[in-house]
Amino acid sequence: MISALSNQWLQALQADGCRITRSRKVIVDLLLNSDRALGPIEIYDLARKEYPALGLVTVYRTLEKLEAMGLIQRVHLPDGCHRYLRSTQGHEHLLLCTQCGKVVTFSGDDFSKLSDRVSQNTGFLIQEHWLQLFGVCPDCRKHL
Amino acid sequence: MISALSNQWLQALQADGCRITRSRKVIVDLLLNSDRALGPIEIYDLARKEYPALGLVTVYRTLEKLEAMGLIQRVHLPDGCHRYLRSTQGHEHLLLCTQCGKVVTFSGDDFSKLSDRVSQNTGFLIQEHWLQLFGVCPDCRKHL
DNA sequence: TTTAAAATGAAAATCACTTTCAATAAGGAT
DNA sequence: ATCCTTATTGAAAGTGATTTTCATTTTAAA
Repeated sequence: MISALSNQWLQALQADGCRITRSRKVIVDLLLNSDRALGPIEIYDLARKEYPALGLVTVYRTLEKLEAMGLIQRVHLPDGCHRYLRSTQGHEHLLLCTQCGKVVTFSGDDFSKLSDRVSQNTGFLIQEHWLQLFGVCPDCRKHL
Repeated sequence: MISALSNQWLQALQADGCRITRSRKVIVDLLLNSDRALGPIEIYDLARKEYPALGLVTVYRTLEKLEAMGLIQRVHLPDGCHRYLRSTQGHEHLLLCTQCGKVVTFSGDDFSKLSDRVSQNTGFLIQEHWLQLFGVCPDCRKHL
């Protein structure tokens, strides 16, 4: 099943001078439809159910390209640091389930006050911030 | 130069049943006096200037122990995910210089409001949060 | 179709980290 | 100070993830 968004990504790749291949279709589709951040090996294993000839190297190369294009973003978790998630529009923060890995985004509070305060106290020029919340999602709460 | 704090850490190690060794002295001293988060290899290279016989394995083992004791904490950066920094008392957030890596901590705003709001909207049970700011420190601002 | 360039997978190489193990060193007991 | 138990050590081998190389295949534009 190739969704509309999937086509959008593939077209974006094409517009960037890339070719549309079966490998890329499968990987894009996985990332687009996952509600969790996925690691390279995880993607490799899942994708091969759909397309067994896929090579791990291609997974790495595709992730690199998709990240460079801003379609996916790398997520840092307490355990793995190389998980990938489809990017959100605008600046969204992440809420991750520590049980199943599900990711939900939420739009941030206004950090300008905090940012100003810290900037004044430290003399830093503040450029960016990361905010991640960790917790247990509704489904996992039931089973725990 | 062995600082007072350095002795404090070494005594804490000893109280935990560890022995005070040259390797540990050198590594503790580095971590205690660094204003940046250091990675294992970085520590290995720096420490060998002081004590060339040091092995990389010992660095890993010492970091593991210091982290388990809560004397140092692991920090995730956009590039490296295995950097270590001396722990702060209480819950402090991090402000990192994107040029030189210097780390400054600041005590957080109260996140309970945000936490409650997100919890209500998502149904998640929220356990923890990470907040990191990135910017340019006063020294690096001069040269840029 | 043809064709040039991009993309591929297999294999080898590299890198960070862990495990194993025999030798060494710390520090309490003497 | 010296002995002795045990923690600690570094070298080397092992592991697992990621990257590089390269000959082959595939894409898509001509």
